[in-house]
This record gives sequence, structure tokens and C-alpha cells, in this order.
Amino acid sequence: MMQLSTQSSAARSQHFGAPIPPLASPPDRPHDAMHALDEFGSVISVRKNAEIWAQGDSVQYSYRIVSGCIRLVKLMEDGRRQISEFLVAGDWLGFDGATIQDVAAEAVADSVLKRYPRRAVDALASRDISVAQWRFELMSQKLYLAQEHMLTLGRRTAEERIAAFLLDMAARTPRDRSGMSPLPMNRTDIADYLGLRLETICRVLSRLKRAGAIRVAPSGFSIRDRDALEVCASDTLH
Amino acid sequence: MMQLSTQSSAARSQHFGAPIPPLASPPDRPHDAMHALDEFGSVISVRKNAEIWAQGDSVQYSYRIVSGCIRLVKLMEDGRRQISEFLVAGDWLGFDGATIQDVAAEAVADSVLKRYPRRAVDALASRDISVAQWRFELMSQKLYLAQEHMLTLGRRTAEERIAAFLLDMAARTPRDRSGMSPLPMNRTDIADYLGLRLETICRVLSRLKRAGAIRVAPSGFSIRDRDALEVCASDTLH
DNA sequence: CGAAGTGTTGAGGCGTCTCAATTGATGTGG
DNA sequence: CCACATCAATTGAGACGCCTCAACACTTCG
Repeated sequence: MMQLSTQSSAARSQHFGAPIPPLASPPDRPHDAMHALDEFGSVISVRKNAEIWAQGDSVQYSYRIVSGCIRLVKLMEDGRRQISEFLVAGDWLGFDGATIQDVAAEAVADSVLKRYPRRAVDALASRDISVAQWRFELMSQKLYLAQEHMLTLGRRTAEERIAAFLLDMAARTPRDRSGMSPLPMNRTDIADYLGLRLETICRVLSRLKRAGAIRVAPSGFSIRDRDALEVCASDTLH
Repeated sequence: MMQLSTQSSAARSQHFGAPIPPLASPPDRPHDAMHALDEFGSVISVRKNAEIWAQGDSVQYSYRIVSGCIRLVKLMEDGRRQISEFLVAGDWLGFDGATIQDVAAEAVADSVLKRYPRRAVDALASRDISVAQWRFELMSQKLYLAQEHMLTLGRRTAEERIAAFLLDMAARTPRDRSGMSPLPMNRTDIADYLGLRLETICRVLSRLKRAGAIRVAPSGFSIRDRDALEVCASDTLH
């Protein structure tokens, strides 16, 4: 680091997007200090496609997902849509420091959330330094994921995006008894997350199915040939 | 907010990507508490294309840009490159909570930075709650920008990306006496930021120039017809 | 069983990419 | 200060990946 007059071509050939552990202490695992938050929490249920908050709402609550799946959605006037993140059981949302929501949150499927008044979270964070630290690391983690996703949206092919997406979803959610990972979102959602069209999602899924890499059922999938899928998702393509 | 059983089609037509003020107190304006950091800072200079840190480095310092321009770069094994952010004078970098850098930082042009040991920043943040708060809002701001950029990479056309990029750069940097905004990065960098190829950047710039929307000179540009450029950049296209 | 939503597949079009040639800018040494 | 080398920017022609539009199959639920 800190070399003067390095050539850009040299800089290009140093380190790659290798699996770097994002954080020393992943904020997915709730910090002990967050237990203090529990006393302010209330459980709410949202139905499929319900809006938890809209773009432009003032920020009132932070949430933790107990079960289900949530999408964060940015919308353009002409209907173009970008999903910046899918959130599943155990994930936190609405913890950023803005006073106005700049991305809507909607339920992909019927979901149960734990809801914490924002005031209480803020008060706790300004009283307890470890809560502030935890919240900060949570944001860092989100930023890391966002940077990774920018690479996906800017530079990966449709096949790479979808293969990586399936591997990611399989890793984040538990399989049922028959080895199936849930896939609660529909093709349009996947398309709006990966910057593609739903027909492209279909076509690539069919191709992966035909190649024997995956098995697809309504609202679920399983990985039959992980190596093949990882080759598709890999940086090393072409 | 918090409506049960909203239809997804209904959710689609509520609020748009209107210019929402990202944060109540923008962290670009250094918080008073950050003055406490100054005593730990040292000034360093980096040459064009020098690496400030590499992907995979352990995190040692945080920085503030005094002058120049920095790019944050994610690299794939086969050379594909995504620039997640350009940083200019006044911007902060390296404040996230990771212990390992997952995005490299390189100088786009000769630059001067103020450098703060990470230990000192962390110590200050755990001692002074307002520093922790400031650092948290800085991360929130970055996440907001990342979400905006994901929409750009996933859903906007080449012309929209480039028009919006020019408007953004013009807003973030001061014009010289002849009304020119600097454009320190080359076409490849712009392409890797916008998820396009350098030839596409050239073609669209030429088209905007021919349409009388902009003027382009080596290492600078000026906006001749802001309205036309905003129409190109707008959500309202098509 | 029918209706409405969701997923799949095909044919053709378009926007961006690829490859290649040329022009223009920058820097160096004679 | 000019000739040359090097690198960045521009422009063109053709290819390709993903999109668009459209038809049809499947799933879910009244």
C-alpha cells in the first residue's frame, strides 16, 4: 500500500475479488448489546406485497426479520425498478441514519418482523457505545454488499448473475427436508434485482436446469451440481 | 407505510426517485467533533495512478481528500473492473468498519490527502459519541449513493448514465475561471464507473456535444444546455 | 371449472460491445 | 522548438447479448 507512481496496469494485477471475510465480527449475529433493544420491540405481521414503508416516508422504525422475505425497492417514474437488496430471516433493516426513506421496503412473501421505534434505537446508540459500534458495522456490511452488487450489475453476464444469486440464496436460507432452498420472490423480482428482464431469468434458469446444475420447482430450487454453478458464477469466466 | 395487503401494482405507483435530501445533516460538511481528529492527521501526497491501498490490505488509515481525485476499484480476475465511487476534495474515505479492504483505492490524478490512523479514529469514536454518530451518518450517506448507483447500473441507458454523471461531477467540483468543470478521470475510468465501454462513453459524449448540450476539452467540460442534459439524465425518459 | 396471475419459450430487433483504424494529446530527447 | 514515441480519444463496421413483443403452459385459488 501507499506506493507512489504505480502504473495503473500494475495496480490492475494485484488482488482480485477473492472471498474476503467482510467483517471480523459479522453483524448478522446479533450483538449482545442488541438484547437491550428487545424491550422496545413489538412483533408485526405483513402480508405478501404489503409495503412496510414507501420511498419518501419519514423514518419511524427499525426492523428485524423473524420470518419471510423483504425487498428494498427503488422506483423510476416510468416504472423501471431496481431492487437493491433481498432480506431474509435474521436480517436487519431500517437502521441507516437518514430521516427520510430513499428506498421502499415491501414484503416478498407473508412475513413477521420485530419492530423497534427509531427513537429508542437512537437513544440506545447514544447511551451505549457498543450499540453504536454494532450499528456502524451493520452499515459497513451493507455497503460491502452494495459494492459487490455494483460489480454484478456493471460487469457480469446474465448467467454469472443468476448462478451467483442462486448460490447466495442457498447459503442464506435453510433447506427443507427434501433439500430444497426456498425462492420466495418471483421472476420479476429476481430480474429487478439483477438488472435483467424476467424472460432472461427464465431462459437462463432453463439452461442451468437442462445442464443439470440445478433443479427448479414452484417456490424452491436445489443445487444438483455446485461445481458447475460455481464455474458459471465465477470471476474466471471467458 | 405499514399497510397490510397492498397490491404490488399499487405499491409501484406511490413515490418515485425524486430528489430526496439524503440526510438531515450531510456528513460532507465536517462535523465539529471531527476537529478532534485533526491532531492525529498527517498530510500525504500520491501520484496519478498510485495505489492508496489494495484489495485485501488490512485497514490502517482513514483519509480525507485535500485535493485531487480518488477512485474505489473492484477488480475481477479476467480484468473486468467496476469503480464504485469517485472521490474529490472534501470527501472522506476508508471510514468503514471492515478490517480488510475489499475495494482498492487509487489516485485518478495527483492528489493530496489527510491521513488518520485507524486506531485513533476508532478510539475517538468510542470516546466521543458525536464522532461515532458522524461516522455512522457518513456510512449511511455512502449507502444511499450506492443504492442510487445500483439503479443507474441496473436500469438506466448509456445516455442517462452519462448525462447524470456529468451533472453530478459539475455539482461536486468548482468551475475554473472559464466556466469549465474538471474531468480528471479518463474515458476508461468513466466507463468502469458507469458499467459501459470507453467507446460508448466517447460516442455519447460526441452526441451530446453535437446536440449542443455540453462542451468538452482535454481534462474538462462545461454544460451549455443544462435543461437538455437534465432531460437526458431524467427518470422521465421514454 | 374458470379466471387471473406467474412462468416458459420463440422470433426478431436494438443497444451496446468488439475489433480495428485514425486522429489528437502529451512528453522526451536531440 | 521540432521529430518522434506513447498513450488517450474518436469514429466506423459488424457481431452479439439481452430486450421486446407475443403466444402459450402452468399454478393457484375462488
